[in-house]
Amino acid sequence: MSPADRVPDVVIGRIPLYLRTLSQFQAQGIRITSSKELAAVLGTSADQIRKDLSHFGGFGKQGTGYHISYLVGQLKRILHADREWEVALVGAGSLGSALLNCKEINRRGFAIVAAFDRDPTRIGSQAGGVTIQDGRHIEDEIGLRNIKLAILAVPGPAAQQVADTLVASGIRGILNYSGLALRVPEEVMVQDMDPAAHLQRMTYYLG
Amino acid sequence: MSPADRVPDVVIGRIPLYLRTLSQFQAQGIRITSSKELAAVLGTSADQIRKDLSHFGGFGKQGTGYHISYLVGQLKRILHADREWEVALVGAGSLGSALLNCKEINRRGFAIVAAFDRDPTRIGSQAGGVTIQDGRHIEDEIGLRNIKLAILAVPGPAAQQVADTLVASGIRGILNYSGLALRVPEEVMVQDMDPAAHLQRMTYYLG
DNA sequence: TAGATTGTTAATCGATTAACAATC
DNA sequence: TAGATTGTTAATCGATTAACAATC
Repeated sequence: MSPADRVPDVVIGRIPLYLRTLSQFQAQGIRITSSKELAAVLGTSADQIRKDLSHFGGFGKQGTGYHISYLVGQLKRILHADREWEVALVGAGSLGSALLNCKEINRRGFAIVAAFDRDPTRIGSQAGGVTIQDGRHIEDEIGLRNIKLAILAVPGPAAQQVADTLVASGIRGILNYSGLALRVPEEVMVQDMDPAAHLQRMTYYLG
Repeated sequence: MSPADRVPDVVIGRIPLYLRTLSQFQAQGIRITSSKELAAVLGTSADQIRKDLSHFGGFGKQGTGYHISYLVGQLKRILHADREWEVALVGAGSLGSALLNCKEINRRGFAIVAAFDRDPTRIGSQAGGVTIQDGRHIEDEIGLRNIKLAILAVPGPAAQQVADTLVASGIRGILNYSGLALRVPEEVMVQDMDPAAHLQRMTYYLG
């Protein structure tokens, strides 16, 4: 398929997982792989992997498979992961701080460059190389720096209000750790990181 | 549709989100809602909500809508969220500790009743009402208590080895915060909570 | 060359959307 | 009753799976 047609979102959701596993292969010193091998590790099918990749072009060689370093480069390009993305964090409690100090997020191309909280005892303190700012400065700071991604790590009730502020600031994607459903305009993306919801998805299958 | 046929997993994934929003309605004092109203808040369609619910039976009244307290009760029953699930946590670093102290997880029916780490400075300390145990006791403790769910919050390289231990202990579902792809047997479920992967899913759509 | 594996086309399967009769 | 909304059936749409020619 040609690279120009619209790629289903479900496919977009799988590309980061392919990239993640390919990077693990790379770290293990593996240089070449096949859709079959990748599928075995990921628990999907080789057919699906080849079909997914074909939305963007041909990256392999018949009879051989894929050069991992090349494919990793291409997938990064596709996901726009070939540059560093600035991210704002709202909520510098224990969860927010853990994310601030998470090296893995950084290694994968994201830099948390601004952090906010409304608790005066936290404002002004340092964590993960940034200074926690007063939540009142969210709109100024995000607007000024033109930040497009935010991590929402405030607990419960305040989440919607903060989300509104983030949207007003120009944020286009929210990683939502609040455990609440957020109402946002259609053009703003939300990825829910809700432990209870994900656990419930599994308890359905357990007696 | 009759309650007995196989329900698609994509539907199961949405039920916790319906439940979550209905609970929010409840907290706001709203007692009755409709598929239309719910869809507006969730950003989906009324058709889809009704179709999803119909897999399990009929919970509403024509012309009226749904009694929220009744529907909440039914969805909890369907997800087996009408009882408390014991959860094991492996990795009591900053992220693991944040989860241990997360009240929201508890309110939604999950109790982290055992926590493990391999760092001697953490072993024996208290957090969120449990004592951090030596990781060597994972298999004994989980087997003994018959725990079926685990949260994996160890960083990078150790994750696969811990996952193997969890599987051997009888764990059936893993909430995976490690940021690595896990290889598990088919009968074990994994939910990936990988911030970088979820952010990349959004950066695809941003220039 | 022979074997392996890709990228793509065709066939199947499944999910979403639309429509509507039933009924509160 | 009239208006509203459900649960379900039918129609459409889209994704997955299967198959295979191309070719390394």
